[in-house]
Parts: sequence; structure tokens; C-alpha cells
Amino acid sequence: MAVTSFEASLRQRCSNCSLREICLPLGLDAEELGKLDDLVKRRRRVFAGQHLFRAGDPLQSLAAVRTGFFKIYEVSAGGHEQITAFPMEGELMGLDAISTDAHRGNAVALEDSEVCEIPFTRLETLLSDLPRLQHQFHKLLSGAIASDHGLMMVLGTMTAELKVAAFLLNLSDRLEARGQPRAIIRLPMSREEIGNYLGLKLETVSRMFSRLRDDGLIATEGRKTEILEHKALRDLCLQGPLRA
Amino acid sequence: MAVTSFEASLRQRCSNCSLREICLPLGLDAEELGKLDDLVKRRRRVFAGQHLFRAGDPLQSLAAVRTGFFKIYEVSAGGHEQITAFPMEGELMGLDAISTDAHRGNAVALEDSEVCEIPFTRLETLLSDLPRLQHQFHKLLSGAIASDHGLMMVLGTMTAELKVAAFLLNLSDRLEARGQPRAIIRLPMSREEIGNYLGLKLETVSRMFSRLRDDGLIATEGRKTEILEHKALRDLCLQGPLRA
DNA sequence: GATTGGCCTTGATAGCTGTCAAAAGTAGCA
DNA sequence: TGCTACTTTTGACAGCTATCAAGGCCAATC
Repeated sequence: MAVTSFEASLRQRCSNCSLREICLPLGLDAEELGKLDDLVKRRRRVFAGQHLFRAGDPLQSLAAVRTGFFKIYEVSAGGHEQITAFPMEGELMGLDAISTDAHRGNAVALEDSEVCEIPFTRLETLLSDLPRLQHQFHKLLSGAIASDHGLMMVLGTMTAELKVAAFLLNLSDRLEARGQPRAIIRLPMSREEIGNYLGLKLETVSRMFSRLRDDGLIATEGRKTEILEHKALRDLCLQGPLRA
Repeated sequence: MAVTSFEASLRQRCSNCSLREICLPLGLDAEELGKLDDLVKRRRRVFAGQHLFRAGDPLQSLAAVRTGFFKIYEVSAGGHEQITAFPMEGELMGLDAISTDAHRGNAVALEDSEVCEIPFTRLETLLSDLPRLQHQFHKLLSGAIASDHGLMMVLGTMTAELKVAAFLLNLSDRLEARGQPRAIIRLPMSREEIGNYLGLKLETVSRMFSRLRDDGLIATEGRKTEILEHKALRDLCLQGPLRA
């Protein structure tokens, strides 16, 4: 029992987290990691379907996904919902709240998940003391912008088939960056949620999955998807709506 | 002559810049402003059509638009160009470069413009000393994410007519935030560039301008556009693709 | 094991936007 | 002023995606 709780406490620290090469701790030395550990004390389980935060909530903490999968959606003034991201392990949520001190998005767990809460005001204080942590935080903010631009490119230039292909490749790349097999993708979101994210209707998403399957590029079994022809799928995205 | 150059040097400082309530200096006291002034020494003219930076350039400086208008476009692996922003006065460019230490976008002046160059490494050093500047910088990064999400909502949920209406309202709001008349919009970009930004073809953009004009919501005279019915235009965006 | 409800797939049709084409408008320049 | 090149507008038509509809699959429940 004592051993178990010791191991649990180890797992509960940034310094031993398997995601430290992806998340906030990247590039820190032991002393710096210790200070970050002091800050990120609160871990929290979020069950499937449960909200972690809602639009309008004051920004208390940023949250890093430790295990599981989330969706972030925003609601326009006209009442339309748009999913803006599907954060997975090692990704931060709530970065867009800093500008207004209140969350703009709603975060829902797509499966039973666990997050590390990072009190934002205390984080900013710590950043001033730890230049390397500051730089890594800026890289994560900047990376979020870059990744949003990637989605804008998908939304603005691609046909339905390419959008779905790009979506699968994006997930595949992110899995690979976490040391997981890049070919096998377990989708925690529905066709409707994929469609919302990609600017498509759920029927169109379904049709495109079928088309990619019929073309032999992927195999599907419900929400389990396997990429059979990785290179062909990437070439499809590259050629794009534009041929040479 | 002496007076002129004195006035010029005043205008060349963050502490006296008319954009200090929008840009990086927001919230700083006199001493802090002085340190920022020391950092942001280089102003640079960029003539219409000229590039300020290109994708792949190492990140040396962020740039704040002082006067004029830019477009930022990214080129996908497949060679497709996508405009991701039209920065105007007081807006920062190059934030997405921090994550990779190299620019991802290409910045082109749409008209003769002037920018303030902010050496990034020195900025990060200064941020550690000036918590308020650090917080404002984070707000601007966060605001860039929020604004990208706004565009994703437009791209993902709106029809062509609503996209163009939302585009005009966005420009109108940003002009108003700078104390300029919100109804009169001088577009420095072509129909093709608007279309690229909104995920539409130039002909469709032109048709939607004509439709909004025929409906009495706007008046057009080439690239000069006037919003005649501001509320009606906003209502149009709100009702969106969704009734009720 | 049958039933129920949610999600996914597939088909037929309609509507919106893209494509192709031509003419009109605008700006720069000799 | 007149020329040229570019941008914008407008029209006709095709193609892609949304819509409407029905049926199948799966898991949870009784």
C-alpha cells in the first residue's frame, strides 16, 4: 500500500510525467521542475460528458490534459456551436481566456480524462523567475496559434474528402509525437462532432470515411480507424484542390 | 527644423504612440514605458507589395503595425496559399513564429506601411523584469488565438453572404476600436484576397457585395465600402445559418 | 433474448458555390 | 487623351455538399 501511494505521488509530478517532453516542463532542469511541481498540485478527473469549464467562467487555471480527450467548442452570438479543438494528452486548454480573464470556450471530456490544473496568476509569477519556463510557455501559446492556422487552411482550401483525410493525418501525427502507433486511431468523437470541427455535415463525413475506405486508404470499424496507406493519404492532402 | 525632429522623435516612442492603448504598452507606467522604448528602437517603412518577412525566415523580431495594412499568408505543403490575417494598426505580426523560431507566415504590406520591430529575445528578457508588460504580452498572444477562433467560426458555419457580412463587421469593429469612423471602410485588399481569407472564390465575394448593396445594407464604390445599416448587418450575422 | 435509442451509413434531390466566360470599370502611364 | 493591364462585375452552367429520408448497426436495458 505504501508503495502504491508512493508511486502515485511520483506519477503526480511534472518531473516524472511521461508528457514532460511535450508539455510545459520541456527544457527545465531539476530545480525548475521542482518549482513547477509546487505550482501544479491539483489533478482532477473529468468523466466523459462532463464540462471542465464553460464560456464565461473566470479564468482561474489553465488545464493540461494528462489522460483522455476533450473537445472545446465556442458558441457564437447567434447561438451556433463550433468546435475549435480536440485537445489530447499534453495539450493546454484555456489559453484563449487570458485576453479577457474569462473562458471563451467550453471544455467537455469526450472520455474519462484527467487534467492538471495550473493556477494562471501564480504561473505568470513563476514565469518571471524561470526564463526557460517562460520561453516554453510562449512556445506553447505560439504553437496554439500555428495549429489554429493549420485548421484555417483546412477549412478554407480543402474539399470534404481532403478535410477528413487531413483530420485523420493530424490525429495520426499527434499520436506519433506521443510515442503511440500512428496508424491506429480510436476516435472518441462522433461523426457529427468531426463534421462540426471541419465545417461539414455528419452525412458528408460518413460518406468521406466510406470513400477513403473504398479507395483502400483506411480501414474502419465504427470509431476505430486504421490508416492503411499513410503515404497515399498524405499525397492526397498535398495535391489538394490544386494540381501542380 | 529642430522642432520637427523633436516631434518626430516623440512620435517614434511607445510612450507617445497613439496606439499605446491597443498595443504592447497598455497598462504600463512611465518607467516601464521607458524600458519598452529602449527596446523598440527600430521603425521600418514597408512599401505596398513589399514583404516584411517570409516563411522560413528565422524569428528575429516581432513587428507591430504602426500605420498601414498587411496581409499574412501561409503556403501549405501542397503549395496552396491561405491568408490567415489582415493586420492593421496596433496589431502584432509573427507571434506564430515563436514555437519554431522561424516564421510560418509571409507578411506583405497592402499599402505603404510602417512597423515597429521588437527584438524577440530581448523582449522576453524584459518581460521577466516587467510583470505588467508580460501580462499584456500574454493577453495579446491569447487575443490572437481568440481572434483565430472567430475566423474558424466564420469559415466553419457561415454561408458566403454571412462570411462577407462578418468580414465587414470585423473590420468595422477594429476601426472603431482605433477611434475611426466605423461605417466607412477602405478595403486595401482585392476581392480575390478577401475570398482567399474567407474560403470563397473572388466571383462569389463580388456577388455577395452586390447582394448586400442591393439589399441596402452597404454602399460600394470600388474598394470603398460604407455600412449603411449596421444593425441589420449584425442581425444578419447573428441569425446565421440557424433560425430561432 | 427482445427492445429501445443513439449513432452511422446510404440514397435521392435541392441549393449553394465554383468554374468558365465575357464585358465593364479602374488605375497607371505614355 | 488614349492605351494597356488589372480588377471587378455579371451570366450560364456544372459540381459539390446540404438536406431529407430510410434503413442498419451497436450497446444498454429490461
